[in-house]
Amino acid sequence: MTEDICERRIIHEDRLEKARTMLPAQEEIERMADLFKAMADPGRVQILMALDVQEMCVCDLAALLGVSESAASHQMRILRTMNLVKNRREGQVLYYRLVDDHVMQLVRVARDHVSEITGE
Amino acid sequence: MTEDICERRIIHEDRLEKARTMLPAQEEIERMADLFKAMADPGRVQILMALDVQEMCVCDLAALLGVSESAASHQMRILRTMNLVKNRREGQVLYYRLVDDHVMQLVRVARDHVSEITGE
DNA sequence: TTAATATATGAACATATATTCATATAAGGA
DNA sequence: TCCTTATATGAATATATGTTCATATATTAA
Repeated sequence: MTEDICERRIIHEDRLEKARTMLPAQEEIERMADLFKAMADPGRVQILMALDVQEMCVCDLAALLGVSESAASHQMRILRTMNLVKNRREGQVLYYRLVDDHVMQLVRVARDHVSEITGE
Repeated sequence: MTEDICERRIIHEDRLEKARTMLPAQEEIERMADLFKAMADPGRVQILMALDVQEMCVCDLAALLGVSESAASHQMRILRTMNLVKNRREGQVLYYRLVDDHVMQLVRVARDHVSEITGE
């Protein structure tokens, strides 16, 4: 029995090494994927773009998306957990806003990309 | 019977209007979400970062991720369909590369965000 | 304290997604 | 032409995700 478990041919060993040394830790990669995952839903993209303009409560966001407040709240939990938004309480109402400008930078680049691809 | 189907209270009518007029068309929103969806997987983030450095074939990418070539090919189809990568044939080998700089802009911002969040 | 409002959350279900396996296509060599 | 290599793709399955419904928590008013 051989030690060589994976018998896959590797065409470009050098490129593999280069990629391996240059890539960040698996944990960092996963967090980046999680960030994109948090933005990988039309409803959440809408929410983020709306929150760039003004703070809004769960109730407003539910109306904006045309979904139940429970559904909106679940969406906000994802965005909160992934550190895209934070909130501020004023009485019974929670006002959500974006945590920082990174979120809108991502939205802007995505929008540019989409326009460019579909435009030509 | 009333015309008012949705009896949800709306706390901030003005904010809703503002958000509605300012948001892009639903189709554009969906394409943006699709773009983020394409990047919402650790394997695909790795692939994109590797392709920023050099072109690579499916075989290399499969080895890099430690998955089957079939799985890697499926991933590449997603990235191709979403217009994140393109390829060039050289004999039997297909070399993949990024379509433009938007992809790396997204990766960079995501990485900055993640570092900032986890760092503090 | 009791009731009402705003939001959060857990469980369940329906849909979406990723991987595997088998097979198909495309190019090059014998 | 037949065989091999590199990649693509369809079907099936397992896991993940989003919504709904019921319920819980937090704040305010009565």
